[in-house]
Amino acid sequence: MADAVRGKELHLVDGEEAPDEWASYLEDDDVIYATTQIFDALADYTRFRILGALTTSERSVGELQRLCGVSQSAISHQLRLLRDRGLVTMRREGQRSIYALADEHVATLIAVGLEHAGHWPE
Amino acid sequence: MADAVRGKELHLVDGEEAPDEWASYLEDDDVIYATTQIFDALADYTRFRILGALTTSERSVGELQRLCGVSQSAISHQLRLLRDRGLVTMRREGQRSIYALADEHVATLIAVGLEHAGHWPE
DNA sequence: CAAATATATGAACACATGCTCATACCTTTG
DNA sequence: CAAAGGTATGAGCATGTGTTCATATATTTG
Repeated sequence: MADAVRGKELHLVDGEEAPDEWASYLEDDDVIYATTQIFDALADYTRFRILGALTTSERSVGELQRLCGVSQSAISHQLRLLRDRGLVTMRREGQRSIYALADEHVATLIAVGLEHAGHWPE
Repeated sequence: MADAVRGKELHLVDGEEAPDEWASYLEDDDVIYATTQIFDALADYTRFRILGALTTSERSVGELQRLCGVSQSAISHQLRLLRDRGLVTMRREGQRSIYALADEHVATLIAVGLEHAGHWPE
């Protein structure tokens, strides 16, 4: 959906902590699209509850099913999406699949969103 | 800004606020729903570009139309949604409607999202 | 008031989304 | 290997969503 790479050098230096110029990302369609995909993953009630449950610890599909109160199939489908979007990782452990948040970015977004919704005007 | 937001105590920079226990919000269905509604507002390409444009300054519908490259009607419909969700405010100025971000929460979410998408693994 | 400019809104439509159902797959155990 | 527990996936369906089109409303100007 987003255009192919545009010539802009948004990552000035790979190695070091260039100041995070988030404003410059607003000119990069690919970054914008990627951002909406992440927000979209967080925008569904079931998915958000799954991710919320994973902030505490990694969990199996069965655990998530119980915690979120939806069918096994529904959980599995949503986990598939979250995995495809890169928000969670999965590993096998015997018969079970254990899911975990992919990195701290996800927890940060959840925290910021929750906190701001908790204080939201009106 | 994003660094100030990472971790659990998100507003300590401001001074006096009690530590924000975002984890407790995970038990409040209303807060969860409100959060998903905010993320949902940020999850559409057009809406995100509108909000992104508003991080620079307030703008009229016509400006947003040019900046986002979609029809006047589409912009107007999306602005309606953003207004209903409380992410933007509007004021009349002559024939024009001037829209602005409702508060810093919105800019923060955009910044965090963009920054993390920019660094997203893969 | 008529015309022009700027924005808003309802209806309709094409497409996306999230669920269920049925079933297949994978792993351990007997 | 068969059976059972645990998970994944495709199809189908009902509902939601973003856009366009046509038209309505609002505001300034002649």
